[in-house]
Amino acid sequence: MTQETKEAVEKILIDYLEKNKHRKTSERFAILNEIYSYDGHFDIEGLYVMMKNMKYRVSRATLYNNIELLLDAGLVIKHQFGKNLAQFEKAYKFKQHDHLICNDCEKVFEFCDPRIMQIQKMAEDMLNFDVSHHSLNFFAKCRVLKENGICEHKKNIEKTV
Amino acid sequence: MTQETKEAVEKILIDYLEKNKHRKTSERFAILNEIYSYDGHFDIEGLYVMMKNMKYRVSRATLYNNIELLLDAGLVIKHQFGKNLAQFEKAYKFKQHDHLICNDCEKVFEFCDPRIMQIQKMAEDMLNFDVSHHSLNFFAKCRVLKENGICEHKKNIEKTV
DNA sequence: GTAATTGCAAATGTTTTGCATACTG
DNA sequence: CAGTATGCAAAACATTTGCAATTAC
Repeated sequence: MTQETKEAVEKILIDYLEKNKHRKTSERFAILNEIYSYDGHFDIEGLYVMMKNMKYRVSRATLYNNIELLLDAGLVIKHQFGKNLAQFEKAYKFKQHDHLICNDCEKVFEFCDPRIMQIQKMAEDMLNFDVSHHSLNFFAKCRVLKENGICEHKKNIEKTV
Repeated sequence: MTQETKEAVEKILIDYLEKNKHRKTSERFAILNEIYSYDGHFDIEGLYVMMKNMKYRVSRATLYNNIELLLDAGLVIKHQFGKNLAQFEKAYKFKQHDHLICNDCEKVFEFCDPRIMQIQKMAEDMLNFDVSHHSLNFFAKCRVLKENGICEHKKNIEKTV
C-alpha cells in the first residue's frame, strides 16, 4: 500500500469514527492497515492469524466488531461465496468487480461489467431504495476439463478464495 | 401446488436419481413435496419444523443431504442474504429473479432484469465457463423513512426472508 | 444380501455474548 | 473519571460427521 493510500483510508476511518462518535483506538487503525496491506479475499480467522503473526495483540471479538464498522464506513466489502464463511476485501479505490466461482475447484475469478450499474438503477427506482452495495456471483462449470473430468485449475492447490 | 406441477417435479427428481444411481427414498419425495408446497424463502431449520408439524419423521442430517441433491438436480436454488444462514427456494417453473435486501429491516424484495443474462454470457465467454446459476443481491437503504428514521417496512414484524 | 440412506447425537467451525480490565475523550 | 472498547472464554448457532439401524434395489 502506498503512503498516499494509507493516509487516504485512515482519513476516511477518522471521519467515520468522528461522525459516529466512536473512539479512535489503535486496534482500529492496525486492523485497517493489515487489511489494506493484503491483496485478495480474507476471512476473519485468516485476518486473526495474519495479525497474530505481525506481533499484534488482538482478539477475534475485536475483529468481528470492527469489520462491521469498516463495512459501514465503506472501507471493506463482504462476500459470501456459497459457504457459511464471510469473506472480505478492501474497498477503497478498487474497481468494482464481481465473481465467478468454479463449481469444481471452488476457485474464485473476477470480472467487470458496467451493465450491473444499469440493473442497479432499475432496481433502485422500481423499489424506491438507494443501493449501498451489491454482490453478484456466478456459479459455473469450467469448459476445459482434464482427462479425469476435473477442471483445469484443480491442479492448483491454493485457491483464490 | 397443482397436480401437474407435482408430477413434473417428481419426474425431474426420478430422472435425476436414476441418472445418478441414487435411491428413490420416500424421504426424498416428501421433502420435495414440502418444498414445493411452500411459497417464499426457507432455511433448513424452518423446513425441519414444517415437516415435523406435518407428521413426517425426518432428521436435519437428511434435510441437509437432500437439499444438496435437489440443488444439483436444479429443483431448488440457494441464497445467502448476507448472514451465515443458507436460504432456499423452489426453482422449477419459477421465473428467474434477483433480490434487494433492506439494510434496515432486512426484508427481501424481488425484481427481474433480463440484462443479467447478458452479463452472464460475457462472463462465461471471457472466463470460459458455463454458468449453472447466479446470485445477485443488492443491499440498500429505503428512500422512504418514518419520523424515527426507520424504514417504512419496519412495522411489519414478519420478514419476507 | 449388500450397500446406500436414514435418524440421532456428538463434533466442528464460525460468529456472538458476557464480563472484568484497559484506555479514549 | 465515565463510559466505550478490548481480550478472553464460554455460549450460541448452522452445518457436518460417525455410527448403528433401516431400507431400496
